[in-house]
Amino acid sequence: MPEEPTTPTDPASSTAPAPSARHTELLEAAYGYALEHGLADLSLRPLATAIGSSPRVLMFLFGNKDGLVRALLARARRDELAFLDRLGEHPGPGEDDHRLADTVEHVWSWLAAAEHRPLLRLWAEAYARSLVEPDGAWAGFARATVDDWLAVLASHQPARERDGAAGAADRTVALAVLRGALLDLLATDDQVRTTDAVRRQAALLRGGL
Amino acid sequence: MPEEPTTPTDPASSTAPAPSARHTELLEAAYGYALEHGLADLSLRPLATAIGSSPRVLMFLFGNKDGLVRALLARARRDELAFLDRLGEHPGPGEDDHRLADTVEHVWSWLAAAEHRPLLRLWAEAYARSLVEPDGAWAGFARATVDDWLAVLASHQPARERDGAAGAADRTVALAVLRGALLDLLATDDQVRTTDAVRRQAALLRGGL
DNA sequence: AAGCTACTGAAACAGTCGTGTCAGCGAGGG
DNA sequence: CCCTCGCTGACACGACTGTTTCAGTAGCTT
Repeated sequence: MPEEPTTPTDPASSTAPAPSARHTELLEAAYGYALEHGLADLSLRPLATAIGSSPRVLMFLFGNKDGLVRALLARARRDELAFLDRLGEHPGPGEDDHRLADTVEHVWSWLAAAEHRPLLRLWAEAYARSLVEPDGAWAGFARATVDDWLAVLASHQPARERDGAAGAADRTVALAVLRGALLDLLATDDQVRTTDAVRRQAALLRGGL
Repeated sequence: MPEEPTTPTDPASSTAPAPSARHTELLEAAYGYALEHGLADLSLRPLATAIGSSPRVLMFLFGNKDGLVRALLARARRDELAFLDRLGEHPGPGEDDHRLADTVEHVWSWLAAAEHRPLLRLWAEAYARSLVEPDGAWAGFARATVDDWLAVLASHQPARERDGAAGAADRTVALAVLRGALLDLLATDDQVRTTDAVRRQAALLRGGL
């Protein structure tokens, strides 16, 4: 009885034990479903019928519901990390004049894009939930994204501004304004005001030093 | 059969139809419960037993679960508005030199206080949920708090900076950095880094103009 | 042909959910 | 005394939850 691939936490090997075509296929379908329905009141039967499967199969492939949610969260995080990695490539070697201001404006153009709205709503939901309920499938999600973003922002700071408390404060304020403006945008859909605000902040960052 | 006080939407009268001592008493108890358990998986039976009541009574006093959640959300918003009102009193008449920077630092000292952590977690949860599920009990929560805060920040801007797109952008960036830093603080509990960031932002706001 | 692996369908399990029903309590006013 | 008003307990209803059991089926390997 093989039962349960469940993608465990690295069995000594470096790569995960082959997600199996069907696994990724259903994960992708479930991800699409989660993007428009949210994760809060996700339940197996409606999801399964929507993606043309059955609760039995989801249990088989993901172990249990927590496994499914964890897989969906990881899937969402992959989208986020994909963008961050593309961001991270940008700074060429030896160049020192990457200002946080440029990065902020660039990141904002991605955050504000209408096609990313579902992903970012899902992100907000997972973030908030992992604050309220630090155990279970959501554990550490908020913390993880903060670290991801701060790391990538650090790589976009000039080397001599990167270290020390001042550098950390600069990254933190850049991240804060991006996330705050994102929350605003998600609630009000006021793209011009929020974009003006981010541009204003970028101007402040360039001016003061 | 009197059944259902349910606090309807203003029956022509200005004030609500007397919340009844028991109503407010149980609401307060339920609010305390929600502050530590969150609203996501709130359910009547555990809540009722925890606060020494019964589902029957909660149904009687709040109509249904949505009514209860709405009442809890309104209760949380009252805490928020109480602070905003105290903030709003500050600017004396005729004074024009209230800079947003001062307000930002003052608000942050309230947001960062450890005793407000449960309220702010609840706030984040309600905010995110109202984004994903714009109907039902959560409807409009995110939008409402954005408007509340922007209004109060506007009252703290010098009169000649208040109007126009530039003024709106200033308020928006102030709100954004506060909320972004709050999200960071809730996730990482790193009070010194987030506070440094807010102070840095206040310095930027004062310096640039 | 046999056997193993990956996957699937149907049905049932026990539990929880919100809600409704029917009755009954104590207190205050006529 | 009785009758209404605000509140409450006990219980059951139907719907839905995650999960399990049992029984497969299709494909590849030996």
